[in-house]
Amino acid sequence: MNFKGFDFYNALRDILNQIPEGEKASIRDLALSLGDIKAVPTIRTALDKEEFSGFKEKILETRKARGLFRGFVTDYPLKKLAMLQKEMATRVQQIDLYRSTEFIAGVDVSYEGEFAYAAAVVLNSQLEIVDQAVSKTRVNFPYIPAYLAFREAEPIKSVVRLLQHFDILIINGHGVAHPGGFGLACHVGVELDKPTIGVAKSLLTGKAKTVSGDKSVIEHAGKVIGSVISRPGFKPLYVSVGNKISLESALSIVKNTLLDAYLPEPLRIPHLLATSLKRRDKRL
DNA sequence: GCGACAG
DNA sequence: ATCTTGTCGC
Repeated sequence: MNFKGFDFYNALRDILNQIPEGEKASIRDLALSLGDIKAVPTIRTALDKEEFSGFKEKILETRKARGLFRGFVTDYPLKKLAMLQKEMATRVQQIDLYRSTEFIAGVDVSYEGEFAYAAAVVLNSQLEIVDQAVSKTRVNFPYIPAYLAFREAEPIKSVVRLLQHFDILIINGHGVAHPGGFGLACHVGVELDKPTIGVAKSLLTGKAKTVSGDKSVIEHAGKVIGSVISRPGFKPLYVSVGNKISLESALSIVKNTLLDAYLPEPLRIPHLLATSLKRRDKRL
């Protein structure tokens, strides 16, 4: 399967079209046919969209009903994507492979319907903006926990390639602190072959554990997969390796870009840029 | 077995 | 992420 061009909605439509006339299927079975039960809420939302309104009477919320159609022919695409992540995870390098940390870039993405508005900046060591870019792309994949990269990696790459130069890229989301060890920051980092750091606002995998007075980490299956930044007045931030950097360096770089705001500057600025771009585009 | 679940 | 006014807190 070619995951780069994978269109979730086409896959869902293909499954829905398999339900024979007059028969019904449960959302749970649709999700399982797509390869992951975690897609249930996503499918429920998608079915409310105009383009799927014609399938409404074929769907049942309750999976208890008798005679539900279950004969789906499928290659379980989400399961394949999850396997792909585990394979790709072997290509993540959790060591410092860069010459300089002078130019730190950051990206964020904002959404409006089927469009993704991405913004990126490059900051120098004084946290001054030395470069920036924006992009607007179409998305064909919804948000599903653990599959964020299949929604957001392309918008991110489309804007990052507009930047002139940067040493490290900070991304809004997890790196190796992911069920398959291959979160969005790893995905982008491996595909671009660049040092990347994942910074997330909540946990996906693992739990926070205090290891000393002021230091806490993300631990999973007895291993440290990330670090936690706790500051008074702010919710914690979760840092993990994306690619070509050590956790220690990732943590120190993120800390160096923190001002008196919730997000580090390389993420806060793109967040504002992407949001305002989206709003402006919406008005015009 | 049940629940949780980046943006 | 997004839909959204007033409102709690520094």
